[in-house]
Amino acid sequence: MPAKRPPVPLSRERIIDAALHIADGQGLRRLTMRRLGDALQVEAMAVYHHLPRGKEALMDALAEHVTAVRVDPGGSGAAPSWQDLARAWARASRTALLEHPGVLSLALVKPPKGAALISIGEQTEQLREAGLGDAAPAAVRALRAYVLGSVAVEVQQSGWADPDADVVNARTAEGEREFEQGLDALIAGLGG
Amino acid sequence: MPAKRPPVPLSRERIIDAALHIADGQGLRRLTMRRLGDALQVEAMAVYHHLPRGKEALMDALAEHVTAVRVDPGGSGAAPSWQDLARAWARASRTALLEHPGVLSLALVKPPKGAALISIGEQTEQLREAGLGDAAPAAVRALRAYVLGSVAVEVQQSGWADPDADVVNARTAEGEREFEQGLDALIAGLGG
DNA sequence: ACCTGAACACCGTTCAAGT
DNA sequence: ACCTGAACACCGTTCAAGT
Repeated sequence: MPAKRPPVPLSRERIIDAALHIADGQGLRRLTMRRLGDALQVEAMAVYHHLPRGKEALMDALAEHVTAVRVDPGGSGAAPSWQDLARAWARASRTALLEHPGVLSLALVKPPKGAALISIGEQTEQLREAGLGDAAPAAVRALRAYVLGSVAVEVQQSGWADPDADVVNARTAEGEREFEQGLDALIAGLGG
Repeated sequence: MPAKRPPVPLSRERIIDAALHIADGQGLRRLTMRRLGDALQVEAMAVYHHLPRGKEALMDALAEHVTAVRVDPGGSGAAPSWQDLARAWARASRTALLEHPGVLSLALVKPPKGAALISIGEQTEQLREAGLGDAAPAAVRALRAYVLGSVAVEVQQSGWADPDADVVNARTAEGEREFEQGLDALIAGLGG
C-alpha cells in the first residue's frame, strides 16, 4: 500500500469538472461548496483559492463552460457559405448545452462573459465575412435565441428538472429532427 | 392609533405576489423563506401551511405563474386564422415572461405543470381547430422554443442577472421589433 | 502558494405548542 | 385552522493558522 499518493493539486479545471458532474447528477440546488470540496477530496475553503469570488465565480465559470463554443471555418477548400456556418454554430452550441443540462438555467439567463463573449464575437465575424455583412449581429441573436429556446424545450420534455422524474426521457432523436427542421426555416428566413 | 389592524390572512396568492416582488427586485438567490415571511409580516414557518411542499412548491408556483397564459380566440366576428392565433399566443407568452425576469430561469427549465400545462393544451387545440390539424403540437413546440429563446436573449442583454448591473437597459423597443420580425418568419415557415 | 479548522451569520424544515 | 418559537442540520464566507 502506498502510504500517500501525492494529491493531485487543485485547479480551476478540476473544480469546474467536478461541479458539472454534481450539477448534472444531482441538480444545481445540491451543488454546494462543501459537497464540491468532498468530491475533490479537499476542504470546501480550498476552492476559494482558485475561484476568489467563491460561488458567484463558480456559477459564472459553469455558464461560460457550456456557452463558449468554437467552429473552424475550414481553412482549406472552398469557403463555406454563411448558411453552412450558421448551421455549424447552431449545432455546436446545441450539443454543448445538452451535454450539461444541470447548468442550463445559468447559461439561459446569465449575460455572456469572457470566453462565451469571444465565441459570440467570432461567430458574428465569420457570418459577416461569409456574406451577411451588417446583418450578422441580428442573425447571431436570432440563432442564439433559437438554440437556447430549442434546448430549453428539449430539456423540459426530457423531464430533467422534474422532482418526480419518472423517466429521464432519451427522445433526443425526435428532438434533433425538429431542431434541424426549424433551423432550416430560420436560416431561410434570415436570407429574406 | 388603532391598536391592531386585523392582519390580512395569508393566502397562496399573497405569498406568490410577495415572492415575485422579491425575486424581481433582488434576484432568485435572495428569495428566502425567512425574507418571504418578513415581507408578509409573518414568521417564515407560516408559509408552509399554504404551500405544504415548502420552497419546492413555491418555485413550482412561480414558474406556473409566468407560464400560464390565456388567449381569447374571439367568439364574435370572423374566426381568426391560425397565423393570428399563433401571433397572439406568442405575444401574450412573451409579455408574461418579461414581466417577471426574476423567475425566468425557473420557467425556462421546469417542465410545465398545472395551469401552465392547461395553457399549452388550449393553445394546441385552438391551432388545431384553426386549420393546423395534426401539425399543431409541433407548431406549439416551435412557438414555445422561439418565445423562450427570444426572452432569454432579451433578458440577458438587459443585464438583468448581472451582478455589476451598470444599467438595467430598457431597450425593449428594439427587442420587440426583432421579436415580431422573427415571429413573422417562423409563422411563415410553419405554413410550408 | 496552497490548504485547513474554527467560527459567524444565515438558510430550509421539523415539531410541539399556542390561539 | 392558522401561526409561533425553539431546535436541527446544513449552507457561504472570513480569518488566522498551518505547511
